[in-house]
Order: sequence, then structure tokens, then C-alpha cells
Amino acid sequence: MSAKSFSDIPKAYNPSQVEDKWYKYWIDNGIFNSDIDKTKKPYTIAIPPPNITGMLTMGHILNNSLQDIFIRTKRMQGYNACWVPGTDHASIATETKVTKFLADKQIDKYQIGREAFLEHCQEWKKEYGGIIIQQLKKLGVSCDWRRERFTMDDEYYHEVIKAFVELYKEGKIYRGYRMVNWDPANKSAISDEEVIFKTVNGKLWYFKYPVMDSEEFIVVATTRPETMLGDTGVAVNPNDERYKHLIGKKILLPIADREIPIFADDYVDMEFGTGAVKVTPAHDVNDYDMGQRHKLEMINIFNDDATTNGNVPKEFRELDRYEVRKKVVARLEELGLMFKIEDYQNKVGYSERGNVPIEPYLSEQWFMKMSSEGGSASGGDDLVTPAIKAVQEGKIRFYPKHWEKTYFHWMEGIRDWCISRQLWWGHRIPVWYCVGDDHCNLECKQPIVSITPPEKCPHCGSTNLKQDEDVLDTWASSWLWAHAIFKTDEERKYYYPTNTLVTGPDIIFFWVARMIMAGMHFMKDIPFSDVYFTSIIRDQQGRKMSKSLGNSPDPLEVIKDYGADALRFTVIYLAPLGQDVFFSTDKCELGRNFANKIWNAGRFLLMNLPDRQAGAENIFLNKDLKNAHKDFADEWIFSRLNKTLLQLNKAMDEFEVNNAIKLIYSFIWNDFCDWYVEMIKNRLYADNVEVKSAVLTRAISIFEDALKMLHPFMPFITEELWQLMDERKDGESISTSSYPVADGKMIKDSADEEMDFVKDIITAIRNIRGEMNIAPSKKVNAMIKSSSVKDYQIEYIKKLAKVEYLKVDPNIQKPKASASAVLRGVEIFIPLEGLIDLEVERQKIQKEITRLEGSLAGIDKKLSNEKFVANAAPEVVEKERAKQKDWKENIIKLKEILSNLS
RNA sequence: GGGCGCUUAGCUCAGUUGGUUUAGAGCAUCUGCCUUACAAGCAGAGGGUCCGGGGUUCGAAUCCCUGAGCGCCCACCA
Repeated sequence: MSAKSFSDIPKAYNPSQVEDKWYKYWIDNGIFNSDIDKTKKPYTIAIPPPNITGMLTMGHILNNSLQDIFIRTKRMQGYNACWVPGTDHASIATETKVTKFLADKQIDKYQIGREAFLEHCQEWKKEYGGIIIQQLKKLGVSCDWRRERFTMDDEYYHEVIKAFVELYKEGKIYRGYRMVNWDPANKSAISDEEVIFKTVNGKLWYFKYPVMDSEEFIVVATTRPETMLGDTGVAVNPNDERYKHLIGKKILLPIADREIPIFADDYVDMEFGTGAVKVTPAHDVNDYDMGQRHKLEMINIFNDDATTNGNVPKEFRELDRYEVRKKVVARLEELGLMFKIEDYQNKVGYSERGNVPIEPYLSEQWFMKMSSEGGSASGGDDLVTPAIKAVQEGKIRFYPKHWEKTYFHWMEGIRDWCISRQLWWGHRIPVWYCVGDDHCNLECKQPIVSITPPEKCPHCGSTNLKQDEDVLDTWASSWLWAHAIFKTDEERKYYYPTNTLVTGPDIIFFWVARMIMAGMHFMKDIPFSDVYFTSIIRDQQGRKMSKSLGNSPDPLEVIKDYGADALRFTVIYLAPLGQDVFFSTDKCELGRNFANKIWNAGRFLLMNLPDRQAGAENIFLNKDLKNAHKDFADEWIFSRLNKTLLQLNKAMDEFEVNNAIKLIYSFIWNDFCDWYVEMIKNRLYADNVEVKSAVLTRAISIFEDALKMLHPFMPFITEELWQLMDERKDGESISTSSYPVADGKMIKDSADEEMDFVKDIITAIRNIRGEMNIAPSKKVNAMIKSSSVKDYQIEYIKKLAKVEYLKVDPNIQKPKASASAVLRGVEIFIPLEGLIDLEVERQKIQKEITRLEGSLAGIDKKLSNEKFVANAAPEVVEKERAKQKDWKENIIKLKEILSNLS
């Protein structure tokens, strides 16, 4: 780096010029790369792989900023930091998108067929799949890009298939004809977790079903009239007196003209509706269960797209389910069988991706067994038990902790996972069927499960084999992410388990829980030790930011306007652990302003360096002088620096990242800029050359430490300034510089105390100036009646409070027509002949006396309470006594001032 | 129907195992300033029944009970 001259450095920080330059520098110098290095401890993060359909959202910004903060901090602290990036093929999400994309071009997925469709998907992935990765780079994330993974890479694909075969052999994967959640838009089964329940305003229809051989009707209520075409029974509660006489009788189902039984089942709630339930075993989960219990006929009335099939009367066939609903209702009305219709609010399950109501649907699917028979309590050889234990035993910690409850609750009530999808984009299920020759026997019906395609049927020898058409649920591949991203055993041994997982609580079931299961099962170890659940980013109205609502600002635009550092800072600053965040773009001013503040602090230091500006005074840096010529201000800033570091480490250990950044913010802005920089100016502009060198060297050293502490949060500006602060070698970076280590010995209460005293005096004088509307450019004279103000403190007070002549003397007489303040046993007078309004001053002092007397009364009461003195900790009582004494003295002094005020 | 979280200044939030006391910060508001790092800034000021009601305690924003409001998750009520 060649030194820049001060005149090159603009007054306002301009991020766009800086960010791309340093990102390229980091990549070119391999700063983010990680390889096995047994001399170093690894610190590993596996990125939650964004979908290839994804665009960068504010959620990604928060999530990836956090990961980058963790990984950069550890990298600087000497760990072998490895952040593996990648993307998820997102089976159903991508297939939905590509299908729609093709449909817009009048291309039908089913017409072109599987192979052609998959080619389109690959093309689509090539075109759009990398966008989000490119966008992430703008944020400054320090991933090892050489390690980029995709869930359908060859090695990863193989890993997924291997896991399937393994689990099948262990009996943990099975095939079954079951009722599943059917997405008619995608014509595929989906898992329970992919069903989103929405409250909809619907109706409750009451039908009259005629009881056979009787004049009676039985009235049933339903939210889905169309399913009556598949009814095969009517259920009542066995204890329901109203219907007891009908149990065992039959009903002639209207329209379908089918005879169906009336039976009793405990499931029926007598209070709801009429207490009689129409039962459609093929299209409702509860009805299915009842159907099983009572051996009812199952009549499937729908095709895979939720249109009616041949099992309904002719005129009702091949119609959309909502069309049929209208027709059924109309017909029942015609027949005089409509009893009544009520408005009714109920919850309807929607397909997450298809965004249409799901249909409970009977079909042949693959399932993964989650807990052993009889629940998870009984055994250890299932997937769930070790995963529960890992969290229970604290091997995996959740932040915030309360998510553990949600996790346990779900894990304990877990049901088998439907992992097959009637889709094409994804990992095709490694199962083949013999579709045989003449000599085929019954055994040939057994599926052939194999990692590689079998050549022939092991039973009949036929080579006429057909692979299962289905692909796996996307989460049945991403659940292996934590280990499958590492290709060799050696790498797995070194990097696995990963350390911190940063993800949203919305995928705790989809992904986090299943990754834990996969880790415990396949690796016999946890996949990560800490899980940080991010906040949800909401807009100003409190709505979740989402693509569909269009209320999420484009992060790239925000980065363009405010800078990546400002965006990162703002999002982290606003996001406390476990709380939602209300974000709006203009809040980024917070981060931008902070960046500018740091920028100018750096500028100030740089402009005093001789080699940065021709003709500047000769202040040479001399690292040997870093601790020379220290006074209380220096002691204080070191004390503050080290205290901040300790608090920062603690906050980071507890994943309180927003507290961490607030600590840094406050140290840089309030301590360093507001006070320390102002205080060193006296010495910087004084005569002693060595003192000047010492002061500037020290200030720069402290500033560099602050830059390092800030670097994980705001990587670009800190790199830029760090590079400017000193001559750096080629390839050197703040990213790989050593992180400051806290030194408890540097924390000195005496320095803090002395500084507070001086600050209070300065603030009191500034306060008077403010109230008297004295321009900052105008100096005043001041007197301090005290014996405790030290000579060396006087220059600071004069400088920072803009005092021309400052007289300190324990025997000072208050001059007439002066404003005054009393604090810490010190009286301050500012003579303001002609400027002061005595009445206003009198009121001000009186107000202060009243306030102090109020406080004093409280403390008097407290201290005269024997129980307090007896029970409270001695140091607390001591503190109260000290306060009491201090306030009493102040009151006396103020009263004296008041009486002499003329 | 269960579970979880939240409620503190106009807004967004801090507030450690109860005790620096006058409950803090940023934004917003008001006042004065282009003071030679920074107007994206500096120096000041005002602004609060800590959601309501009980209780424990010498002492509660903080712990317990209870009520209200908001948000989220889970659950098969036709």
C-alpha cells in the first residue's frame, strides 16, 4: 500500500469506492480460504443454503451478516475459520417456478416429459441459481468460495442416495399406501410441515340424509359438500340419545344413490353441529381413521389434480372440486335435502409452494420412520431419540433458549415423514421395480433398492427394470448439509461438527431438527454445537417482509445508497436476540452516520501524520512511546478499551450480537471521539515533540484496536482505514490481523473516577453556557471553589468547556452576577455581568434545591429504617450514606449561593 | 384447545443474579453553534403512574400470582 496524502481523503465516507476494491483484495489474497491445518482449531459454519430460486432479501442480510460476524471474529482470534457456502436445489420451489416459466411460454411440463423438463431446470439453474451468491458477495461475506456446494452436485447427490439406501436397509424407510397431504397444483404429496393453515370465511352446510326404511332424516354438517359423493358412512357418538335408535341402520346417500351405514364412534363430538358426521374415508384424515376402525369402503372421488373422477355420477365427473361443490349444493337444494347453511370460519390447509388448498389423498408413498414403535421413549435406535438427547444434554445449545421447548414438543409428537414427491427436479428415489417377463414371480414385486442401478431383477433375472418415478423431498437432501459439504473423511474428521448454525426459527422443523437427526445417525455426532435463531424482519407496519407482499427493500439498492457496512451495522443494531425487527431503509442512516463518524476520526488521526501531508508538523509515530507520557485521560481510555473488550467478549459468547455492536459503537463514538480525541488535542498541538509522538502513536494504536473490534461487523471501512493508518505489506489484511486481547490490569477504577469528575465539571460549565445561550466560539471565565481539582486537569477543563481564565481556589468568593453549579462538593461560578438574569438564575437554583431535597428525603427515610440498615448489604448502605452526605452538602452550598444572589 | 414471546419517553428498543438513582440509548422535537476530524456533525434542553391489579421484601421495571392487549407456533373438531 502506498501512503495516501491527507488531501485525497474525502470529508464524507464513500463506501462504493471502497467496498469492491477490498472484496477483490480479500479474494485475490485467499483471505477466506480454509484448508486443514492441524496446528489450528477449526471454527466452522455451514451456510443455510439459499434456494436457487432465491433473491437476496433482508432476511438473508441479517442471517449472513451474523455468520460473517462470527466467522470473522474467530478468524482474527486465530481459529481456522471455515465458512462453506452453497445453494439448495429446492425441489418443489424450483419445479413450481420452472413449470410456471414454461407455461408462460405455452410449454406444458407433461407434454415435453421428464428429460426435457430437467434440461430446462438445469438451464434455469445456470441462469438464475448463482444470482443470490453474487448478491451475497456485495454484503462482504467471508465464505471460502472454493468450497461452494450445491445439493445436486455429483458427490452430494451420491451422499443423499447412500443415506436413503442405508436407512432402507435399517428398516427406517418404507413404502405405504397412506393418506397424505396432496398438492393438486404440483400433483405431488407434501409433508405435514409444508401445509400452511389459513383461516378462511366459509360456510357450514347441513344436509338431510334419508334413513332407509324410515321417514326420518339424519342431518349432517360439513364444510366440504362435494366430498359427500365419497361418503361411505355416517357416524354418531355412542352415548348420543338422539341417535341411539339409528345406529346400525342405513342411509340412502343422495345423488350417489349408495347405501351407507350409520355407526357409532367416540370420535364424534355431540356438541358440534348436529352430532352426526358424514364420513368420507378417502378424503379426510379423521374419516380415514374411522373408516379403518369400522372397515368402511374407501371411495376416491378425485383425480390427482383435484378434479372428480369416474367414481361419481356422470354429470359430476371431470369437474374442479369447487365446481362440484356448487353442483352438489344446488342438487341437494333441488332435492329438498338442504337443511340450512351457516357462515363458518375454519382453517384450510394450503400447500406452501402450490398455494392452493391441499387435499387429503390416498396414495402410495415413501415414508421415513421417525420414532420406534410405541413412541420415542421406548428405544434409542430411532432417529428421534438421539436428536432429543443431544439438546437435552446441552451438547447443542439454542439461542434464544426457549426454542428448545418448541423443538422438544415437535420431536415428541413427531409422525413419519413422507419423503417422496411426484416431481422431477430432485434426487430420484434409488428404487427399481421389475416390470417383468412372463416368468416373473411374486418376489419380483419387491422393490430393488440400490445406490447404483441394478442390471437385472435378482429374482427372475429380467433386465426390464423401471426406476421409481418419484424424487425426494428437498429436506431429505439438505438434512445432510452439515457433513455432506465436506467431501473427504479427512475433512469431515477435521471440520465436523460445525460450530454455529444461524437460521430462522421458521425452519426449525424442516431443517434444524432433521439435521440433528441426520448428524446423530450418520455421523454419530452433533452437526453443530450452537444454533442462533435469527429475528424476523418486519416492515414498519409489522408485516413480515416477503417477496409476495413486495414490502422488502432490495438490499442491493440499500447497499448502493448507504453502503454494505451501514446496512450490516443497522440490521445488527436493530436485531436483539429473539426479537422481531422493524426495519425501514431510512434507518440505515444510523449505520451510515456511524461509518462517517469513524471515517472522520480516522481522518483526524491521519491528518496529523507527517508523511500523509506535506508541510504538516513533524509528529512521527514511535511505537516505543505507546505507553510514555500517560496521564489520567490515557489511563481512562485504556481502562475503557479493556472494559469494553471484556464486555464485548462476553456478549459474543452469549450471542448477544446487538449488545456487542452497541458496546463498540459507544466506545468509538462516546469515549474515543467525544472525549478522548478532544482531550489529546491539547497535547498534540503543544511543544514537546516526544509528547506529541507518544500521544499520536497511542491514539492510533487505540483506534486500530477499535477498528479490529469493529471489523467483523463493518469489514470494508475498517479495512480501508486500517490500511491507511500504517504501511502494510502486500496481502496483509485487518481480517487476518490479531484480535485485541483484554487485559484486566488496564481497567483502573481510579482513572474512571478521575475522568468522571472532570467530565462532570466540563458538563456543568457547558450546561450553564447552553442555558445562557453563549456561542461555542465565545470563551468565558470560570471559577471553581475546590481543593480537589488538580492542576493537570485544568487545561482539559479549559479546552473542552471553552474557558479563557479558570481560577481554582478553595477560598473563592462567589462573584456577583454569576451563574453557578454545585456538584461533588465543588462549586462552579461563571461571572456573567450583564448577561445573567438573576431571577432566572434564582429559579434554576431553587429548582435544583427542591429536587435534591426530594431525593434526600427519600434517602433519609431509607436510612432511618432500621430494617434496611440491618438487612441490606453493607456496601449498599455505605453507598446510600455517601449519597446522603453529598446531597446534604450540595443543598447547603446551593442555599448559600441563593441567599447571596444579588 | 395447548404452548411461546412481547407490553418501559412521540417512535424503536436497553435495563445483568432485586440495591450506583434522578429508570438509560438512538431516532424525532426544541435551543445555540459551519468551534481548524466529522452539519451524515458539536454542545445543551424537554419528555416516563416501567400495561392494570394483588403479593413477597427493608427495598420491585426486575421475583410470584392474576387480569388485559398484541404477535407467533402447534393441534384432526366435521
